Amino acid sequence: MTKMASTKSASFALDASRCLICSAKALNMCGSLEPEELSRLSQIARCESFGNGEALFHEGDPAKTVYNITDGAIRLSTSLKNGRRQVVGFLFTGDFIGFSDRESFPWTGEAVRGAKVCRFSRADLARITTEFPKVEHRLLEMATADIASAQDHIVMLGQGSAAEKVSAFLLALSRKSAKRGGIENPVHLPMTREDIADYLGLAFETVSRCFTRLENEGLIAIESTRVVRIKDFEALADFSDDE
Amino acid sequence: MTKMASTKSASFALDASRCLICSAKALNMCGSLEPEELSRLSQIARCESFGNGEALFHEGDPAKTVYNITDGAIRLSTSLKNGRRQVVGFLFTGDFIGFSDRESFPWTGEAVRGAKVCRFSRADLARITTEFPKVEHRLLEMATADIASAQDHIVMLGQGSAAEKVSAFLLALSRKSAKRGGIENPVHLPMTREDIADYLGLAFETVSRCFTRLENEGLIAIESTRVVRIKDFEALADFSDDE
DNA sequence: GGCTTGCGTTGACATGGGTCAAAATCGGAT
DNA sequence: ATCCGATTTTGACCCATGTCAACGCAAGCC
Repeated sequence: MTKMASTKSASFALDASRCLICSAKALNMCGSLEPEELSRLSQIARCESFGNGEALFHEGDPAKTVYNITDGAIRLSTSLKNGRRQVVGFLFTGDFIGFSDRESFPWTGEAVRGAKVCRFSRADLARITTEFPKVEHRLLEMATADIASAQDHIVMLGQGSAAEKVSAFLLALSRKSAKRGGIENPVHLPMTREDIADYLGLAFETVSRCFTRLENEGLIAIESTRVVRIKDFEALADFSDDE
Repeated sequence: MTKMASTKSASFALDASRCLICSAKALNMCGSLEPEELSRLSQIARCESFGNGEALFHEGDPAKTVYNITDGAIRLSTSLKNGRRQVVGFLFTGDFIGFSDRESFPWTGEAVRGAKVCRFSRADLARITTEFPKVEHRLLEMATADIASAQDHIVMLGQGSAAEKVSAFLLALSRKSAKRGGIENPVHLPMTREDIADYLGLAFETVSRCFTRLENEGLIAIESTRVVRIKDFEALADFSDDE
């Protein structure tokens, strides 16, 4: 609840070369552009760093900016009147924040253990998309992936026991990591048990108990609090929608 | 589970005039086009009708087509190994089905009490979008709305009691109906209690009990099983995330 | 009309997971 | 290395909701 920033955020303009060597380029919307087009894009981008728990924006802030995540992880969440919090998504390198038609941000976006982003003004991006239909095409692809990811989240939330949800969550994290070129197996969890709980609609104690139980049953090994090795993908997958 | 079709599906080609007078035009992707462009679109569209419970496509079918809903309601769902079902969304007039990058449909799409759609082949649509960037722009807007709707669903599923979920569901249906030009208040529910339960991650008995309870507390009036009048929007909204 | 069939409601009961509480462990700061 | 607050784990208890079961009701059909 009361997260504090361990690092101050920094912001600086980009030069064209920085875009060219950006490791997240292939994953996000910039990947569709030629070098000379990329330099147009770099002129409107600002690079920012955020420390542990630091907010990029708050629920209700005017949504004048959009972000490409270039490193780390971001948590999108909303707090409800009853004091509880729903984590709507975890976003990683290559993901885009800003698919929304609303005037203000519907979620709070916070760095989970440090993150780097490229920030654009929405108006600048609109100009880019009309100039380069390729970018709009790429954005539609990314929005489509977002829809798939949200729908997977829905299935995770709606069905099954707490242990099923946690299993499905671990498998999804592993898959996502592999998809962006990271390691598949020892799954790294940048977020706390409470974050996971608020993502899955559970109490954090329940999430903790599920980890312990999955370890006792030999499906996973908790190498450290934030590193989990999946010992039996098959069984975990069966478990995740079969119990 | 074993829904049966009360009407046979029919399919026929469109002529340009039918597109021109289509009442759903303003809501879906066709709305961005000029009359002469619309006639290009009408050449690749086929109009289809589906009866009560009839499937447009099944989970796993090759996803070679996309749909514009022109009338009625469609239920997207998946069945899990444990025999349970998750309803991923209800789609209404003006909604688009086909934001997916996968080879095969991840969901089964079925008509809820009858529906009409315009069907396009994915390949034809891809040609249209490259020819008319306006259509791609409009599709991105619609995908953005889809993301917002999926995220609302996530918040509904993750947080709160059964009664909170049902309240939020009723309010969302009412809002959606108003948004597409329908009536806001006596909310019409084309779907069964079981459909609602599978959408909200509840047992259908629980949904039924919540309706009864909300009526007893004076927040709604059940005019008939499928028609609910909201008597106190304010209280229902407070209830929906406050209890 | 009376039957059939699917859908909805209500009741009784069991249990998974929320809540409260306390101890254990981790990790950053000095 | 030590300390201190944050996070995680574990335990005990209880309630909301799932499950099982019976019944009511409305629509369609003969």
